[in-house]
Amino acid sequence: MSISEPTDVELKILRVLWQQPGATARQIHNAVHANQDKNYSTTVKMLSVMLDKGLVHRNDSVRPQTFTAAVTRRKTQKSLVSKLVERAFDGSASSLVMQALSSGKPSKEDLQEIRDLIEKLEQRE
Amino acid sequence: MSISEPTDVELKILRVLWQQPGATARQIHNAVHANQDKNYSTTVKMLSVMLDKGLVHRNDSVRPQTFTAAVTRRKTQKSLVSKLVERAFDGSASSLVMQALSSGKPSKEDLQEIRDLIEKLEQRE
DNA sequence: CCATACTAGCGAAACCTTTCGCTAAGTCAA
DNA sequence: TTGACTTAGCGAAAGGTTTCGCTAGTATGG
Repeated sequence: MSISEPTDVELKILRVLWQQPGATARQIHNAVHANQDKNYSTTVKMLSVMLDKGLVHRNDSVRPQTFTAAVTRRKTQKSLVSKLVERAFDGSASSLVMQALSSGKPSKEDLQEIRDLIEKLEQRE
Repeated sequence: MSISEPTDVELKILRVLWQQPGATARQIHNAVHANQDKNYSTTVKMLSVMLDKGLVHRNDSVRPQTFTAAVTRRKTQKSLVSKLVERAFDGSASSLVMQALSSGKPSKEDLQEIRDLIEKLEQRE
């Protein structure tokens, strides 16, 4: 009974909800389709699909209804990362790390943070 | 005119081709669907779809035809990583790195390699 | 209370990926 | 050359996601 991976649009909606829990369909719609002319009912439909999948919770006791994410940001990120590691990096998380580090432009602070984490990981042995 | 992101099955096929360039449809099929009873024509069809998308090259001058990847492993990985960083980590590559490092189980050698890379990145400033 | 605007729900269309069945073409041993 | 077998090509089915049109319900200002 695992929760399925969020699809593209679903992830966009989740990102809104992580940042703005208890948002209404309208608010979500505006955030996701900022300047595009997508139909509002598309968002409503997606929310109902996501409710069925267990990706969001809905509060019916207020009007308009409000939504919150049913999956945490951390868990979702983790699951997406392991899927990618599995699919494209032959299971090697550190290959992915190398790739991400060299293609992104991490700041000094980022690097320091990563360094600290590595140290902690090395202690763990 | 950018090359589209490989889908799930496409990625499986690419992984075979990266490791075994010039494989035949049959070889690819056997590698991808090792013990599953998927139909061979599925693989053939996927290869034709991928040819249309520009993801593979086909050598018609030999029989049976052979295939090679038209996209490099590195570039594909890079593009998948940036897509994920964009989609789920709000553009922060280092968040992804942190996530990957703490959920995977990197070996001492992995950590050393990453450490070296970080040092190189810090020099670059 | 009524008109207007917004919210909610649903089926189906549109679109994409993956699968397969069927047929044609090519290969090879006898 | 022929029969058996493998490869190649294609349309369409199957399955999933995203989109929309339409209808009904709900709130709200006048």
